[in-house]
Amino acid sequence: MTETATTERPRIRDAEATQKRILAAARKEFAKSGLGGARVDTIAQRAKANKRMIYHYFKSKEQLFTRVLEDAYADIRTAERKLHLDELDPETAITTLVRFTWRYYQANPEFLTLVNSENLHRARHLKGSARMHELSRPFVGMVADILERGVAAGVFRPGIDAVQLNITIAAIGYYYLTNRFTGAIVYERDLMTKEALDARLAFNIETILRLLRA
Amino acid sequence: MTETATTERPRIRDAEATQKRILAAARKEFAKSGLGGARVDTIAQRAKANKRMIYHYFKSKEQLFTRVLEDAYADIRTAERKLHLDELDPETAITTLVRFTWRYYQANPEFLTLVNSENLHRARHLKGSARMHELSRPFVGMVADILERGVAAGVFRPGIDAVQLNITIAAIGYYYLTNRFTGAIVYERDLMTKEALDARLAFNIETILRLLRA
DNA sequence: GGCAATGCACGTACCGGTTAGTTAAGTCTG
DNA sequence: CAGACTTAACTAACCGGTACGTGCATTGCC
Repeated sequence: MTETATTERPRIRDAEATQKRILAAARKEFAKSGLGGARVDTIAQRAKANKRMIYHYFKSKEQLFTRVLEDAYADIRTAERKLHLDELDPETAITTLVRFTWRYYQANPEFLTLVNSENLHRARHLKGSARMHELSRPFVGMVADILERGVAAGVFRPGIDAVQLNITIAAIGYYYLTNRFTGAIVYERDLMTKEALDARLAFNIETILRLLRA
Repeated sequence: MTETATTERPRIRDAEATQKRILAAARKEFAKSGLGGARVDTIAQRAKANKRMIYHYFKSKEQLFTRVLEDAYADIRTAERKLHLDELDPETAITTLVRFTWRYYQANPEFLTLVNSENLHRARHLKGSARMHELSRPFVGMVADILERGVAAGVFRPGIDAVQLNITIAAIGYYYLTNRFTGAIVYERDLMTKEALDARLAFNIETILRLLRA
């Protein structure tokens, strides 16, 4: 990203700033209504931009959606890198990852609905995105490393697939949060109180550690 | 349901049959495109019914969606009841439930996308549905029973919340399947081969048993 | 001055929902 | 039990609103 000098006078015409506003508004709108339900006019309004700008910079609603998705994945992967899991002992690293994933999903609920939307469309917007592979590979490799280190240290049992583990860590947080509305009905319980959220995190950490421990 | 006598000549005008065709077509269309992306005209066409019939029987697109959702939950709960988990020993019962859930989601992928769609809309269609509570309560109670029996028999550790367990069993299957498209990109692996699916089921059973065992 | 950034206003297609009317199937009556 | 009557199932055509996308004019910035 370019630096945001504090002394910079606000330009009336600022391509970059406009694009950012459009992307932020689009993320909100797509997250709220899905691809089919999202309205380009609403995005333009919320971005304080003219609809013409959206088509100028992003060509189509679908290409805008693609860009929003890629950015969303880039954001979470960037945040994960900042955890420096490779510097932690295996058990702490995994616990940190479970806790981080949980908190990230809570702080960024749009990520969850965006991913859901993209999967409804069979990931056709991200299919073939080189950027996605660049983002994912280091992350998956990192978790595989933690596992290996854990096995070598004798704290984790051998033979666990890093991909299965990754999916499971995501699943137990993701499902609870995206399906919290139907969940509240099925289980007749408020799943979003502080106590409920804390209990779920503890449960998830327990689930993963029991899965891994030798 | 009324009996379907084999000798019955197909009536030209058959309210019940038409409603069923509409519901089946609607489930498909809503599952494929979400509430916002679904087209009432498409549903009418696929149901071989006039669009007017949809409004006659279901009042609105949203009420049709509500009905489709309720029916989907009724279907899975009915299938679960047929497992007679109360007649199995605790460990077998849980394993059976994990396996059933996994297979049901695979055989009925529309259920997953419908639930996702409803959660995108914060469950406003199912909120206050008495039918949903009637369906859910026995199911949740059943799993709680299995847990209790397992603790009494000394095979499960005490203190596990039945709701957390239920959510986790659903999560580890559900997430893998709904997010299989972005998953294939992130993990650069086909998640839907027979081998991959078998491996996931085994992993999920292991995850749950390790979570429960004393 | 030249070009990128922006705004206006419109086209065209579509979409949820409705109006007005038709026809099949039961049902009442003599 | 035949034929008039009633009701419910069904259809075609349409409407008002809205959605994505664009042509073209304008304006700020280097």
